[in-house]
Amino acid sequence: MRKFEDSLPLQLLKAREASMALFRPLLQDNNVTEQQWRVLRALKAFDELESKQLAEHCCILSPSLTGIIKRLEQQGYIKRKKSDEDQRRTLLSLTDKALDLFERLSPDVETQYQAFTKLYGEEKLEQLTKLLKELAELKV
Amino acid sequence: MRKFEDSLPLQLLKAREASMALFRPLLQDNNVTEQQWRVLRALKAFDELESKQLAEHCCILSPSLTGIIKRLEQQGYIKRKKSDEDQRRTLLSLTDKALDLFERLSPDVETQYQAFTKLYGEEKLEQLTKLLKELAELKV
DNA sequence: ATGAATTAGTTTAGATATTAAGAATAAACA
DNA sequence: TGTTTATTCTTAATATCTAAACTAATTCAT
Repeated sequence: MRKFEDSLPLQLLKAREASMALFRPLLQDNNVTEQQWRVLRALKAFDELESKQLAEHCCILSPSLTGIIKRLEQQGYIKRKKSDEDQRRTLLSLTDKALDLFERLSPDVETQYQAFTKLYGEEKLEQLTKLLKELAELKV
Repeated sequence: MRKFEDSLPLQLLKAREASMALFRPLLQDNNVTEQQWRVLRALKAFDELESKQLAEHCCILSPSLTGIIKRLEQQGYIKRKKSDEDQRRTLLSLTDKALDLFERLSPDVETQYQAFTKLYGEEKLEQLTKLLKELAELKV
C-alpha cells in the first residue's frame, strides 16, 4: 500500500490547511466560520439559491447546511423565502448586513490572496488550479 | 474579490472529496471513519508515536485526537502506554487486530488507487503531488 | 532549590460532518 | 381519482472540528 505521506487525500488536506491559514484569522476576527463564509460567498456570487444548489456549490451536505443557514439567519446575514411554485423549496439570499460584511472584508481577503499568489507563484497556481479542476470533475 | 469557484481552498476541498470518494465505501464497509483510518495508517508507518506527533502527521487537532484515540482503543485497534522519561507523554501503537485489518483492506485500497492513477494519469498525479507539497510547506 | 514559564494531553462548548430516517410536498401513473 | 414514487428539507445520533480554558508534568531562571 502507498506510503502514508504519499496519500493524495492527505496531501490535499494539508494543502488546504495551508491555504486556509491565510484567511482563518480574518474570518475569526469577524466571528464567521469557514463554512459560513463559503455559504455567504456562494450567495453573493449567485444572488439567490435553493438550499440544495447551495449545498452543491459549497460542498456541504444538506443536514449540515440546515444548521448553518439557521445560524446565519439568526445573525441577520441571510434571508429565506418559500418558493411560490414548489412549496418544498427554500430560496436564500443575502441581507444588507452581509453585503456590508463583504465591503469590510474584501480588501483584506484580496491582500492575502495577492501575497499568497506572489509567494507561491502565479504560474504554479494556475497549473494547480487546472489539475485540481480535472481531479474534481473525475467521475469515479 | 476572486470569483467563488476560483477559491483555492474550495478547489482543494472538492478535489479531496473526489479522491476520497474512491475509498469511503471501503472504509464504511469496515466501520472505520476517515480520521480513524488516517490515524491507523500513520501508526502503521511509524510503529510508535506520541499523541502530538500523531496529530501533526494526520492533520488532526489534539482535542479531536483525544476522542479518536479513545474510540480506537475501545475497538481494540490501538494500545497506549505512558512514556517512562516523561509522564506527560503517551505512546501509541497498533494491535494485532489492526494489522489484520490492514491485511484485509490493503488489496482493495491498492486496486482503487491503481484505477484512479490510470484514470487521472500518472504524470499529472506526480505534478499535482509536487505542487501540493510545495503549497503545504509554504510558510505564510 | 523554588516559583514562573513551557509543554502534553484533556475537557468544554458550540459548530459542522456523516449516515439514516422522517415529514411535507410534488410528480408519476395505474 | 387514489396511490405510489420522487424530491426537498429537516431531525436524530454519533463522530469530528475549532478555539479556549484547564490539569498535570517538566523545564528554567534566579
